[in-house]
Amino acid sequence: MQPADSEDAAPRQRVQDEIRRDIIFGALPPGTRVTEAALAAKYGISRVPVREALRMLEAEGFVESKPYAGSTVSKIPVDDAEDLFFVREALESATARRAAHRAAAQFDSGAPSVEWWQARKVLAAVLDEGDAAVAQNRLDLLPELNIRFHLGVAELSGSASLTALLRQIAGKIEWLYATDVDRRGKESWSEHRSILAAIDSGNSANAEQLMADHVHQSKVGYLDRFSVDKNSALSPEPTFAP
Amino acid sequence: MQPADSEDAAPRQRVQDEIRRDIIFGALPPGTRVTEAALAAKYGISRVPVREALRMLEAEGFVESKPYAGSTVSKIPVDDAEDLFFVREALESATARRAAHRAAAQFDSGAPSVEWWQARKVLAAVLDEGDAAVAQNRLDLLPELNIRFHLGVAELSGSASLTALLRQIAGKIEWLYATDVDRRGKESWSEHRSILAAIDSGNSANAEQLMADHVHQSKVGYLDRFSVDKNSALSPEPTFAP
DNA sequence: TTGTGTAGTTTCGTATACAAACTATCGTGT
DNA sequence: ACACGATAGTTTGTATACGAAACTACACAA
Repeated sequence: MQPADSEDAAPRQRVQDEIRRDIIFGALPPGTRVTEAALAAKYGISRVPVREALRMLEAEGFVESKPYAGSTVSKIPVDDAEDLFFVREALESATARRAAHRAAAQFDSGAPSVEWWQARKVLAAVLDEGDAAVAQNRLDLLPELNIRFHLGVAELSGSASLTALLRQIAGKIEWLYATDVDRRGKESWSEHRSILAAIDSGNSANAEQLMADHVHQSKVGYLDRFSVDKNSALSPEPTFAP
Repeated sequence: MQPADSEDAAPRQRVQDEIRRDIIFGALPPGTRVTEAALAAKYGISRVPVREALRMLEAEGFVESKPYAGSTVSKIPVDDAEDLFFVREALESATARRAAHRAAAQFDSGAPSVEWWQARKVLAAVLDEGDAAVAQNRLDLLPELNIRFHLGVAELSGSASLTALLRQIAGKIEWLYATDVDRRGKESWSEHRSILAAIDSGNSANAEQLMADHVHQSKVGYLDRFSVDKNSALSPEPTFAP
């Protein structure tokens, strides 16, 4: 029963999450210079934990640091988005496939394992929370819920490594998602339920395809919005043609 | 003309690289408890930069930290290796394809760009260095050269994002590679030249295939060596059957 | 305009101190 | 003998202060 959110956690973890949120939701626009002293003052802590938080965010790709020159918020990876979506498609297709495979195995072997059932329950709750958020037009809640869904599927896949890899790019996924949530948020969210249904049914091929399409649609929507014109030359996956 | 290696760089960067090396090459076996005080004493610096280095290594997945309980070297991702190779296959197939595509574009448009030529020259040097290392049986040099080759291909692809993503898992790739270098190192290295040749020729399909096979062979070799018996249940890619 | 020098700012590292939380050891009770 | 809990020791997490090092920006001269 961990807090899951940052409430009274350790200062370093807290400010790290806060800064990341500020970056993701635009309070700290790309290119902004962030100084240790200012952050320390803002969050009422000393500079040491701020430095460590910045090192973590640097490794996550949210800020860029030059020795003795300080840190700046990374540029939104607009032109890199295509690559990110490409990797994500490969990664998440795999998690969906394995999750479906594992779900079938769980039901075949009589009693589902405790941790599987736990993860499955969490996923159901996330889905309900998201539906409620959509119903109340609280689209600002979707970015985090979206990440929790996709990480939940990864958990369900049983692969610690796939989960870890997805977690590594989860922040940037959320970042991109937040910039596009008012356009494709509702539609995108509704696709989650059918993905989970396919996983539950144990149809791994179907789950994989649905997840691939889901990510692909996010990609198309994003690239369309920011009108990146290079999608004709290098599109890596002609998953389906009209 | 940056140092490229850690010689008189900033202490934090230096110890970060040192600790990572010690982990990769087995001086710090998985499960080892690393205390800040000990590291600070060993490298002759204070605790603050040590802590920052540990935070970076934590984000890279080399150490795991629990609040107030310290850091331990992560377990070798033997059981996760399969997933890592899977992602790598997707990632590096893409870099090879794009690198070939870009190479063709460079030659088509008369004069190659300066940075492309630079990257291409570095890659040639790495290849020669590796051949020399193989000739002198200095297999211990191969892990780093291997990473430099693959990152070099990513550079050549021109995609900053693919490069960044590959860099994120580069450390773990090197870790796995180092455990297997005496078995498959020479054979694996010889494949690099043909990959680069395919890229140079501009044959993107061929380059992609060769890279995919190259990574796939690494995967098979690794899983075979450590005789992971679960490859029957969850093998993600039945690429070819005997 | 271009180059250079200087002042100011910020990061980086050190040292010290103390509170908080974990780990391991040792006893006690059943 | 074994499980359980208190306790001491260790380690981390944070605060604070200070100095050195390096980058940035601005002014000035050729």
